[in-house]
Formats: sequence, C-alpha cells, structure tokens
Amino acid sequence: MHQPSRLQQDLANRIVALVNDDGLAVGALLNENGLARRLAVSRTPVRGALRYLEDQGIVARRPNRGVELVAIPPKAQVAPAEDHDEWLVRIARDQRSGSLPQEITEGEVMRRYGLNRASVQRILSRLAELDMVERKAGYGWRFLAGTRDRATHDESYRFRLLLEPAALLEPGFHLEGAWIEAMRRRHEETLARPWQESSSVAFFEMNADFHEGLAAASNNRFIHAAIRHQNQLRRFSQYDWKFGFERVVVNCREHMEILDHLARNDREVASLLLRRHIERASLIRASGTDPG
Amino acid sequence: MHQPSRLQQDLANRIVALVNDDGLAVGALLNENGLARRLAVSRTPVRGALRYLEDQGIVARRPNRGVELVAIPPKAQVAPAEDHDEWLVRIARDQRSGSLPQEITEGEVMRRYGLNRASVQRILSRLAELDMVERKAGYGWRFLAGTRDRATHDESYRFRLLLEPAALLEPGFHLEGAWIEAMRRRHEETLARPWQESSSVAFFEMNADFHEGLAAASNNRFIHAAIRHQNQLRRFSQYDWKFGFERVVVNCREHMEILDHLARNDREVASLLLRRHIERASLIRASGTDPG
DNA sequence: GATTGTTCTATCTCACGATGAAATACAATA
DNA sequence: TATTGTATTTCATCGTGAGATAGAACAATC
Repeated sequence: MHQPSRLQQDLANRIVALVNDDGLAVGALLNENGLARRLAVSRTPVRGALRYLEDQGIVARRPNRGVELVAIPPKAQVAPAEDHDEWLVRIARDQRSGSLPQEITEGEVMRRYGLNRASVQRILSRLAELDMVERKAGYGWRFLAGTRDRATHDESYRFRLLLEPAALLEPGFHLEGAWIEAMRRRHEETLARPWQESSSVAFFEMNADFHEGLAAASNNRFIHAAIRHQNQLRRFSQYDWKFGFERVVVNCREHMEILDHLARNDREVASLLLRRHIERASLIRASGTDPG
Repeated sequence: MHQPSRLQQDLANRIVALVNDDGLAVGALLNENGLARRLAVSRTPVRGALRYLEDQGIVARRPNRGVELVAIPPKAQVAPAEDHDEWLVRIARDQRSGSLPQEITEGEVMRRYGLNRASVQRILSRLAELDMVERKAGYGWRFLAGTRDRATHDESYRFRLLLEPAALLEPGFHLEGAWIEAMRRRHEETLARPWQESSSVAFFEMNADFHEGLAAASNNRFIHAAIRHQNQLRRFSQYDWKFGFERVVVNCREHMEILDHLARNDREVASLLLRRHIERASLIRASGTDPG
C-alpha cells in the first residue's frame, strides 16, 4: 500500500468532486483516460489516485474492465494535504509573539521547524510578497512587524474601500444565483450554530470568501487579485482575533442584506451597503481590541 | 584585483551616493565601521566595495588610518548589475513571438537560455505572480498568453482608474517639491531631444516612474504596490511598443499639466486630469496599434 | 476499437558537498 | 580608545547524483 504523492491525493479529491458533480451512482465505471484528460494530467497519477481511493474502499478495480464506484464518497475525502500556508500562519504568529528574533537566517528557520532549505525559501519568499519580511543586504531576513499593524490597518481599509464597492459596478459584473444561495446558507448556519471560540477561523474564512467572491464576480482579474491579496494579509493578523458573537451577528446581517440586493440585481444599493459595511468594520477593528 | 561581488558593486554605488549626499570633499577620510552601520551590512563587504573603488582611483587606502577620498566620483559609477528582469522581458517576448511552445518544462528553459535550475525557478515564479504563466498539475508550466492581452487591457485601465485618481486624494498624500521638479525636467528633456525608435524604453520608464511616484506619494502602501505591479505588467507588453512622437508630446503635456496643479497643491483638479489622462491613454492604446 | 496493464523515458525533488562570500571575533596600530 | 588589519566561523549558492514520480509508448484484454 503505497503512500500517495501530493498530486495523487489532490487528484483523489478532485475525482471525488467530479463524481459528485456528475451525479454518478454506485456501480458506475470510471475511465482512466477520461479522468486524465479532464484533470489535465497523464494517466499515471490518475492511477495512483484511484489506487488510493481503492485502499479507502471508495472504488474497486475490475481487471481489464475499469474501476467501479462502490461507495458514495464523503464530501471532503482527505484534508487537502497541508499547504505551505500552515507554515506561513505559524511563522507569522511566532514572530508576533516574540518567540522569533526580528532578524533570522534560513538555516535557523530550517533547524527550528525541521524544514528543508527549499521549503524555507518558498515560505520566506511568500512572506516577502506579503511585505511581512524582507531580505537583508548580505544574507538573512528581517521581519517588518513593527511597520505593519499600525498605519497598515487603515491603509488596507482605505484600499478596499476604493475597490470593493466599485467591483459591484464593473461592466462585466456577474454573480451566479447558486453562489448567492450557497453563501446565504453559510451565513444562516453560522448564525444558527452555537458560538464558540474555535469558530473564529471558520468565520474568518466565510468572511474572506464573501468578499473574494464579490471581487471575482466583477470579472476584473486585477480587482479580484488585489482583494485576494488583502484576504491573505488579513488572514495572518486576524486568525488569532477573537470575535464576539454580537459582532458576528451584525456582520452576517450586513452581508445578507447585500446578498438580497444582489439577488435582485440592485447593484447600486448593494455597492453603497458594501461601502458602509467596510467603513463600519474598519472602525470596530480599529478600536483597540485587535491584539496584533 | 578581485572581481567584486554583486553586493559589493551595489555597496560601491551606494557609498558614492552617500559621499555625494554628505557633500564630502577630496581628502575626506571614510570610516569602515560607520559605512557598515549606515549600509546595514558588516564590514567585510564594505571593505570589498572600498577595494573596488580603490581600483577605480576613487579612494586610496592610508594604512591603519582610513580610506581617503581622492577623486570626485562620477554619478552612476557602475551600471546596477543586471537583474532577473532582463530575462523576464526576454522570455515574455519569445513566447509572444511564438518561438517558445505554450507548455514548457524547467529543463527546456534551462537548456535554451543556459540558466541553472534555481534561476529558472525564480524567473518562472515571478512570471506566475504576474499571471503570465502557471504551473501545470504534474510538472511543467503553461503560458497564459491567449487569455491575456484581450480583455486584460481594459481591465487593467479600469483598475488603474479606480486607484490612481484616488491616490491623489488620500489623506496622507504628500509629494516632495524636488520630485516634481526632477520629473518636470525629465519631461522637458524628452520633448527637447530628437525622437528615435530606441527612445521607446526610456519613454516607457519615465511614464512608469511618473505614475508610480504619484502612487507612492499617497502614502498608502497598497495603492503603491498595486500600481507598481501594473507597471511591471505593462513593461512586458509595451517594451516593444513603438510610440509615435505625437503621442509622446500629448502624453508629456498632460503629465506636466498635472504636475503644475500638484505643485500648487491643487489635488482635486490634478486628480480629475489624471483620470482623463488615463481614460485617453486607454482609448488610444486600445485602437489596435498595439502589437501585443 | 476502446480500455486497462506494462514498460520505458523524461522530469522533478531532495540531500550532500564544495565553493565563495558575509558576519564576527580578535589582534595590531595610530 | 577608536579604527583598521587579520583570522575564524557561519551562511547561502551552485553543481551533482540518487530516488521518486509524471509522461508516453506499446502490449494485452475485453
């Protein structure tokens, strides 16, 4: 029983998603060539993914005939094998908590977290893209924590105020009805479920998906990319944020009101509401609770 | 006579700049520790840079006493050793011209351009940040040329329209008088000099510096970063662009009018003019001359 | 004829060691 | 005592080769 590679795990998940999308029933035969074409890879990793699913009892090989679906696969088959993002968050947190020095070498990071050099370089490069760290002149890296978090917060909100409301008014704007519905359900569920500290991350991600989804709907790739970037930045400074439930309620209500107007294609009002929503969020988060 | 390293060349240039800024005269003694502190590196590379300047007859060592300035250093000592950017431009051009296949492996790029793997990975990663290329699932990379260049052009201009005029109205906006003056001079020189095809790149860079300078003056790091990013993108698609001189004249006039208003701190009019300027540029460049 | 099974080649990733350069500590000198 | 000269240590980059995996071609089976 081979350990599946990163790509194979990924493909396994995507195959499960395809099976769901296609509405296949137990007993259906999967086709290696077809899957390979749809997934834009060769047959080899597809076979690896299928072998992995076989180990899990999702499919069964029928020699020379195909691969039969023998169980309805659960939605999130495997945790989407952990990304570098985990490390980004962890390192950013360690730095904020003071357990990492402000200046650091690649080797130190390698030893400290037990990573190989290539991974460390990728991670530090990504942190550099986010302006959380910079290369020192000779060698080593320097955290820019001091300069962030102070003025940055306001600049970020002003930046978003310029883009997000305008996104809804872009000529190419188009939002799928299904997206609106799914998003509304997620908000309702968040409101219905009992609140606990650990919901913070899920709440943050719902929030990020809401704003990113609207930006994506603008069909302007630069607006979309800019908002995605903002979300990444906020992810670092706010994962530790402890939201009070009152704040969650207000936030969801505002989001849902915007969704209502968008469902009726009333983009102008939605844009205004979104502007106010961001302005309010800016004030609340600026009021000092943020532990950043 | 050792060949100076990349860092040492860089430091040599910065030392020359410091000497100029400090207004030091011939005969002044430079101090290794002080330079190392100001340049945020250790003494070792500073010594390398000084040895390099010594070879050029700019300074002379006085054993155990210091390093004496013996000549007024010319402004641009050494061409700032070539960046990866050269390769980005070249590869982007090769791809557009069709001499690169749409899908390509790292190894092919290595062989073709005689680069080592690390460099190729850096270059491809940067192209990926610019959405000019993406990683394929298994291995290899795929150029995204087809999707760019068509709608992208409009989206880019609309994106800039949202940010650049607003940049001038940011609360933290502040523009140095010296910057305005220097920029005005560059524009005057461009208009005065006889125009030739080869001026295209210089004209583009002046243009980019103008827009980026205004974005930087907003003192909003996100606006600044976004515009810098836009400039990088445009650099690839427009380096080959052949500007007619009429267009150059109009462009410079519009820029200078904006500078005039900014010199009087009339930001609102400047913002309006900037909006119109971008709108016009959008139309002209969309009219089909662009060979992208 | 289409699909899976098998084999072979090409490509990437990782680890190791050599090399050159930067950082640091210490000695020498004004 | 401050500054340069010298030696040692630490670090990052580059090249190489082994191992794993993706891609592609061919054979076998229904």
